[in-house]
This record gives sequence, C-alpha cells and structure tokens, in this order.
Amino acid sequence: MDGCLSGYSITSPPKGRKQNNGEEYAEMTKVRVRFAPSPTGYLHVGGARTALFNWLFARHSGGKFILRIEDTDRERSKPEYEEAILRDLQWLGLDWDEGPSIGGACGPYRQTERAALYREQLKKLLAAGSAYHCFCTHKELEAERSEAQAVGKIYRYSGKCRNLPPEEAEAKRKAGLPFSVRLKVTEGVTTFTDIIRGEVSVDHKEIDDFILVRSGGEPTYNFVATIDDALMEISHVIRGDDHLSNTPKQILLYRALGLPAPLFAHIPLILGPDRTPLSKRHGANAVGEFKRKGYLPEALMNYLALLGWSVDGKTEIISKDDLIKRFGLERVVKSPACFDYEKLQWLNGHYIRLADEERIYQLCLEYLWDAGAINDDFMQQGGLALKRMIGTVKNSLKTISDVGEQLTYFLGEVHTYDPQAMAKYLVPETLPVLEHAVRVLEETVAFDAMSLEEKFRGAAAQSGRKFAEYVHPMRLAVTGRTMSPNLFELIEILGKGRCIVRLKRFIQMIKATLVPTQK
RNA sequence: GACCCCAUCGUCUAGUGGCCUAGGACACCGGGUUUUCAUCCCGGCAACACGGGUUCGACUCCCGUUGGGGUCGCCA
Repeated sequence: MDGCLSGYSITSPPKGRKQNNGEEYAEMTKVRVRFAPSPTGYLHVGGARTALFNWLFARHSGGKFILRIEDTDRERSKPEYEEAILRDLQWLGLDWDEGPSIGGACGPYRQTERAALYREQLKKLLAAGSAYHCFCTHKELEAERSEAQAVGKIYRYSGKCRNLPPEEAEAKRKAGLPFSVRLKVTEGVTTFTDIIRGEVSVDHKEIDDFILVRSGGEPTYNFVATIDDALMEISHVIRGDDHLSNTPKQILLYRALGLPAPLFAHIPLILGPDRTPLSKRHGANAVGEFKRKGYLPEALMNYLALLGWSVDGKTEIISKDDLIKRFGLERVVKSPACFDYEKLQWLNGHYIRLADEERIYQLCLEYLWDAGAINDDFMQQGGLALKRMIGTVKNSLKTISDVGEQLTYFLGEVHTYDPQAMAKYLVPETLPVLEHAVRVLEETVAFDAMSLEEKFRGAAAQSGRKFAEYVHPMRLAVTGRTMSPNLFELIEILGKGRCIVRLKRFIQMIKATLVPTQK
C-alpha cells in the first residue's frame, strides 16, 4: 500500500552552518518538497508564494513537487475549495508530480484518506509510552486556562492525565469516557537549523503535551503533518513563518516516532501595505481574484517570486524558465514583505504588452462578456472591430479589466464628455473646424488611418490651422475624452458613419449654446 | 503578557568590515518622443530605526532600546 518508507535513505542533515544549506543538501539527496494547503478557503497570495517557492526549488534541483490536501478539519474543509486551489495553482503554472487525482507512490494525498497510516503510528507511540490518553474535558481545560489567565500566567496543559495509573486509564477507557491522545513532552531544549533563519532553539517549557488525536478520534495537524512529511519522504519543508513555532513540536514527534526529520525553511509572511497581515481589507488577496481582475499568471508569478527573494538585486523581469534556473533558498530574505499592488500592476502591464494580441483579445473578450459589456448581437456587428480596438489599447492596459473602461466610446454611445475639454471646445470657434472635418470625412474614400491622417494634415494646412486644432475637438466629439489611442485609427475602426454622426451631434451641441446669445 | 523571529529609500530589494558620495525596481516629480494618452528614452527625489560597544575602519560583528511580525486551540 504505501511502500513509501521502504528504502528510506535520507541521512540526518549535515551539521555545520556552511554545509547545512538547502542548496548543497539538495545536491546530495533527492529533493522532495510539498505544498500542503487546507481546503478551508481559496488560495491566497501567501499560499501561492509558498507553493511557488516549493515548486521552484523542486524544479531547480530536479526533485519532486508534491501536493497534499490537509483536510483534517472536517468542519471547515470543502471539496469546492480543494478544486479551486488546484485550479488556481494550475493557472499560475505550477504542476505537481504527486497529489490528489494523479496519485503517486506515497498516496493517498488527502489526509482524511490516510487514517490507517496515522492509527498505525499512534499505536507505536502509545506502545512506546511516548503518548498517553487524556480524559480531561473541554470544560476542565477551559477552567484551567481561564484560571491561568486570571493569575496572568501563560496556560500550558498541566499534564494531569500523564501520570494516571495505567489501571485507572484503562478503566476510564472501558467506561467509555471520551479521551484525546497527547504527546509526552519531557524537559529539555530542542534546537534545529532553519535554512533561512539559522539556528532556532526552544525550551520545552514553552511546549505542553499537545494533542495528537482529538477526543472524536480525529488526528490533529501537527500529528498528521509530521507523519505525512516523513512517510512521503519530504526532504525540505518550505512553509510560512507562522509554522516556525510548530517546528520544535514536530521535531519532538519525529523523534518519538523514530522517523527522520526533514530540513526546514521558513519563509517570511506577506503583509499588507500597512504592515498588518494581508487581508481582504487591503484589496484582492486570493489568486482567483487576481485572475478575475485580469492579471496574467506570468506577472503574478514574477511578482510573487520577487517578494521575499531576489535574483541579484537588479533583475525585475524574469521568465519562468530563468526563475527555475536561478532560484535558491539562500537568497530568501528573513523579514516579512509588504504586498505592493502597484508594482504588480506595473509588471502586469509589462506582460500584457509582451503578450501576443490574440491572447489579450481572448482574455478581454472573456472579461467583457462576463461583465455583460458585450453580447451576441454586439459580436455579430462589431466583433472584428472589437479585436482591432483591443489592439489599439493593449499598450495602455495594466490589467485586462481596464479594457471596459478604456473602450466605453466603442462599446456604447458617447453620453458624457470630459468637462474640462468641453469648456475648451464647446465654443463657437470649434464650429468651422468640425464642420470642415465632417466634410473631409464625407469626401474621403480611402478610409484607413494613414490616408485619413494625411488628409487631415492637408486640410489643416490648407485652412491655415494647426493640425492639433482638428485632432483635439474631433477626439472629444468621437470619444468624449481627451485621451485615446491614435485618433485616425479609431475613426477607421469606428467607421465613417458613426464618426460623422458623433461629429454632427457635437456640432449641434455647440449650436445649441449659441441660440440664447444670438437673441 | 510569555516565548520565538525580523529591522537599508514610502514599497520590493542589492549589500556579508574598507569596492558605499549605499546600487536596482515600483510609486512620485521633471524633461524628451507622440495629434492626446499609454509605451519608450533621459534625469531627479528618497534609506542604513536609535544608543552603546568591538575595530585602524562599520550598513555590514556584539549588546541594549524601540518598532514590526509570528505563536501561545481537541485550527491548519
């Protein structure tokens, strides 16, 4: 069934600062890393970056990247979250070598399906006397806790049941009293070398006899994560900083279990712009949200890779392949990083510009459709034009979702005009210019941007006006704005009819302002 | 509160005792290109948290202070 622990070959990690660095260790033993999300929510950027670092480390060293679902919290775990997490990882471009649905030698990869394995290990622990049954009820523990709090002391489980005479414990169990299982933590200090943090040591006074199996029979995180990492032959545990304080507990468990411990690398957390933990309050924080808002996966990957890690201090734009080539744990920083939405946007804009037009068109299409900005009718009439329009704004998109806002004058009629520009151009002086413009358009046969521009340059020269005197009011009349892509390209795509109508309407608007003053 | 961890421009970071008048990038500000915008190019602003040591010499090493983060669940 498992066969996974057989042939277990990881020797104890080499001692000494110099040798004990992930890179060198990676070279001497097979690298197996894992990302172990719990399906109690969507994949957020912090998790995504942890996954990315693991994935990069595996791909860089030719090792394996394993996906494991930590669904021991049955209350909160949901299959739809699991699906969403897998989907988001795939979207980001992270693939796994072993995991749910694809399987692997160390399966199953969902913790709720590994109960037998945990039971087996538990038996070992109990038999060896490293763990014991605890009959304390929630109520009792709660009382102990608040009592400790009242005196201002930190609560640690008293270990009340640790020394229960075997007969008494047996009797309680026979009587059907519910019990949990705790690890017996003896006095001492646990020290380990974190690849990123260096040496970390914790006094066992800080650790109490923590619970391995809940009274309902469900194993807890620390217990199963430890067993899984060992049985799955994980060589490096690369995870968020929030797990640093779990590490000594887990090391204690590896020892009790008689299983070799992996190497640990704790990466700093991601904070919001205000240095508090990143949350919805700061904006998008789930990978799916970034996708929906029109971020490109390569942009997010690039950004996330550089959040807490650097290539050389200069490189900002780096491809997936180069990331794999250059990634290493040595250059991971120790301090938490603030998520910078603006830099991500800049990167995203860069990748949008880099992407081919067809791809951006498809993404915009999808976005506009979902947003209800376009429908079948629209596509029937203006599908081709839409593609060309998107081509004109591609350079200015920071996210795909910008497209709707940037193409309002194309997606619908122009109802509003830039107020400042109106003050400048909704004046009698503009009248002859626009009337002339209409005539020029009506006369024009070759309706392409190049000829149009030529035509208007000529017209301007002929009338003794500046070219800009035409362009600005025309843009306002056609788009309602002062900023747009190349005006003549727009006119070409929008079509003669539509543009003339808009120009004439603007002319009427000017005339309307004249009426009262003429009286 | 206890324990653990961290500390360079507003933000992401380079920097491992002299190469630092501290480098790059985002943002911001100016200039150029463009019919406008965007792009692109050029330039500018801006930091070693503080206080003690160690040393001929500290951003780099040590100690303390301050600040931030994490953990303290029968959550993961």
